[in-house]
Amino acid sequence: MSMGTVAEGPGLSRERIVRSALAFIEERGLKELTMRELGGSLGVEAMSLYRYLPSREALLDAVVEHVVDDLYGDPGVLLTPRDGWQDFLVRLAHGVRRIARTYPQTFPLVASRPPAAPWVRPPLRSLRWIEAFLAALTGAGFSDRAAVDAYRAFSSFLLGHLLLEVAARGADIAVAGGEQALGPQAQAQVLASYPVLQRMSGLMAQDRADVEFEESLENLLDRLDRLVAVRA
Amino acid sequence: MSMGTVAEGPGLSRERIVRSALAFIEERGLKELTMRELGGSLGVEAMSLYRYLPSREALLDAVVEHVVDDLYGDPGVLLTPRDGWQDFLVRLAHGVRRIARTYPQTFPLVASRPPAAPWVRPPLRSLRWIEAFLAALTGAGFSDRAAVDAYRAFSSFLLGHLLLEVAARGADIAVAGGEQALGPQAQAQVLASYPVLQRMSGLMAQDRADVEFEESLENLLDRLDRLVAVRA
DNA sequence: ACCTGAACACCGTTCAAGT
DNA sequence: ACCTGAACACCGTTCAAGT
Repeated sequence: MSMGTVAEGPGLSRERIVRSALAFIEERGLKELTMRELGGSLGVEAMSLYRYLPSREALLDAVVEHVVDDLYGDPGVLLTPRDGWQDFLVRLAHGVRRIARTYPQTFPLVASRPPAAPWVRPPLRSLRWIEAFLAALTGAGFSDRAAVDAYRAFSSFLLGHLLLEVAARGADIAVAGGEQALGPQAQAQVLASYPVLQRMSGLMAQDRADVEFEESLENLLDRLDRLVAVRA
Repeated sequence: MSMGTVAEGPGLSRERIVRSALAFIEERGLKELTMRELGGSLGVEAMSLYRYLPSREALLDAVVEHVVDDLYGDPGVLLTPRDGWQDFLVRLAHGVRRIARTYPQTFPLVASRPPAAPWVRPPLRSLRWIEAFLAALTGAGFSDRAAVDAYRAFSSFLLGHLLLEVAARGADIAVAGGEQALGPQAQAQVLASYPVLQRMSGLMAQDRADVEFEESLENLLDRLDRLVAVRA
């Protein structure tokens, strides 16, 4: 019975397995997460996990749900508007962005796991949050139609921006970690065929994730404002 | 030697393998695509594929590249602007959307495969198109800074919208195909706890992909228009 | 030159068996 | 009740061997 660096804790539980899986994905990536490895990190054989979760797929769903649940614990996010719908949406957007940045390896999973219903749109994929979203906007004067449109626009905005932000961040790390990606001289070689790109490669490499997100969010809010029928 | 429905054609080639893989993914999904199955569909053993591609990962990269290359063959898309940068972007956006809708099973791969450089943003992930994009906008009076910002905003817009459009479409099919997803009465049961959502579930189920895309695109163009320093 | 058989080192998952 | 050993049906990939 080894007593190494593994967390052998006080017996298994669904909760403990899911948390371990999340930590594992963030540390070593989704591809490395196998039932045997995860079991090992919990001081247990792979087969034991099946007492608590019916399959690896179900485990991944549980991880996604666990991550999304972090929104409820975020004190910056409101379940119901306090200072108007715009403030509500800004807080919600920042909360989701915090999740993406906290779990960069897992966020793509939040985005890509098939949702419960076809009209559920990642990353806002919990019914409670969809309900909160629609209630907030209709309560603020949006028609039902406008609230639904807003939900969709908001989802697209979050998904596009956060997926790319997380990918850019991950790519930097992957390159450092030595995936593939061309070496500096090979890259210069390639760029020689693309003069405009070459001139702008410095600008292209700059990280502007913060202003990008804020300005796009503000633009979205302006756009949604034009959908509201009634104002205060 | 069986002569079934398989395409036994005139010997293998990298091209033929990649096209088969693409067709396979669209017909049976990414998960089903194994080297053995793909080999089988080509009338060959799995090991033969390794003469043409070093790994399954490389095969997926090649499939993505092949799909993205469809943009060059699209007569609606311009490599260089003719009627202004807005027309150029509209055509480009529609071209990418056509790709997403033609290869709905493959498009998520276009979005998620690690790009060649960290500043390459899916789905516009070929250097030639990035070059064309930046050249078009700077040629139309955008500063380098503004052109780069536009590239990023355009990428986020396309990724968010098309990923969700393709997912919604796929979810409808997956439900028909009998994945999981709750039955109608189970769904009603769940919705009982979410009155607003319940009231709007009809609206939520409506397909508005076309207008959604067009309106968001128009909004993006308006926003980019404010970035242009010089006008004609 | 091009394809294959056999094998290696893995997977997820099942189930009878142990404690 | 909770965990494991052994096994099944797969994977991707390598390589010596066939034609």
